[in-house]
Amino acid sequence: MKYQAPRGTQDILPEDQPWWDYVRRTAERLAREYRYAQIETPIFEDAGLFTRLGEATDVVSKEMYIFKDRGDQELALRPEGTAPVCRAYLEHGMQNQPQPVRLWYTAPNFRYDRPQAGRYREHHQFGVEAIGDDDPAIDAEIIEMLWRLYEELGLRDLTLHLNSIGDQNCRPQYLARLREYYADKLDRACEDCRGRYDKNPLRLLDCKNERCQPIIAEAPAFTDYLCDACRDHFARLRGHLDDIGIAYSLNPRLVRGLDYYTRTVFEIEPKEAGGQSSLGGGGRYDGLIEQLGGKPTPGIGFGTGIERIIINLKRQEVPLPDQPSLEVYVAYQTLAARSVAFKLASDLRRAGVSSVVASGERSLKAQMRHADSLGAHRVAIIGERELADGTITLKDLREGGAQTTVPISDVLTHLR
RNA sequence: GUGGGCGUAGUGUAGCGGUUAACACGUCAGGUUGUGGCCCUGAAGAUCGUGGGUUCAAAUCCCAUCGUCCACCCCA
Repeated sequence: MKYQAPRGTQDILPEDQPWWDYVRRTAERLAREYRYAQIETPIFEDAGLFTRLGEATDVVSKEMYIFKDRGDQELALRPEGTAPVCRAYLEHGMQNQPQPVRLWYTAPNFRYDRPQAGRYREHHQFGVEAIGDDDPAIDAEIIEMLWRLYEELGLRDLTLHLNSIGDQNCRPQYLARLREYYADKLDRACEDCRGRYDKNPLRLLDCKNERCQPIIAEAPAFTDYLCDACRDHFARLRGHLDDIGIAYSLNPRLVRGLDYYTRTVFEIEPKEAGGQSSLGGGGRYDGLIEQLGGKPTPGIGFGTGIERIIINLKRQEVPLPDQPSLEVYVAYQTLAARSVAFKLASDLRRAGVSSVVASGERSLKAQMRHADSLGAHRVAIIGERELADGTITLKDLREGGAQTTVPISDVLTHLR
């Protein structure tokens, strides 16, 4: 085989579209319910938009698709959704709209990673951002929306992990405390963690290496070192979640993959998690807009992977809503009837009735088989008699094959 | 980026050194004179992922490469 889809990418075939459709429709419906407005940003951006945000993160430093265009511009295929939306917020002066600005999108993301189940080089995310308001009620709203999405879709046994990782005020103190704690334990930690200790100490907390687990278990939790403002923010967020009955699990080890997060971080995963556990997550990024050259502006959002949602829907055997079937298959018996059949199908479609005409020169029997395998509800048959009489025979493939012959002009009323 | 499993018609599999690579599903065509779903018959469809090598002989052994799956890493 000469060509195939590039590594880590996949064709979304017709048989999978109902799943995609189900997820996208549910997400859009929810976004509208919460009055979020849709936004679409380019599939590639100036590479700097991402590189300046996350030198220390793998997503940016190791997994970005970077290329130069013919004009020598350094561009990157979008690795994540938040930065482009913030760029658009600034570029279009959205700070002049009522705050917060609530936005949603579904878009492909690209990461040059080694593919495995649930992890692809191109994957799709439904994401939501609320920019310009630091009220913890917005945090709760965002978390609720993500939770509701899974709920509406019919996913069960999910856990919401929640944490706060402070802000510029309290993070330095906490990191100092964390380093202090780790200082005499580094020789027992894994190699990666020795690097993290200097470069990105917060990441010490989500190390998966077994030898680090006992150290992490005893490590100081950020939530015990939050400044007053962050502590209050976090407490109010939890209060809101309690009010609307959303259960969460406080997880002091949750830190997230992008470095721009502040205060609230959250992640939702299925109980029986495999290698690629996280279904979606997000957090607050109160410093991001400023980093991109705007005035200090708070923001919060989530992203959730559509492929992973679908994997879990299938695994949990969530039933899909019924798919509309072909309403009328138009069969004809002689070549003379062909043009009448063709026109009938055309007229039916214009009246909003899905229909397909038989093609080629198959026998009536073959056409019937064809109609059946297409899942047609009814067959309209135009044989010699019908052609002579100006009628058609309607056969219902479902109700035991009952059929009637009616004037062709009355077809629509009989389809009802 | 690291380690491992796998790669045979559209799909799922069998064959694992020796004549025309098999089966199921699917597709297409038939099963007498205008009709589906079951059944029967037939046909099309595979340079056995690709490229090298070993051998008188390779889908079967070896190497490389690409892809895929799993674990790690990371993350959605």
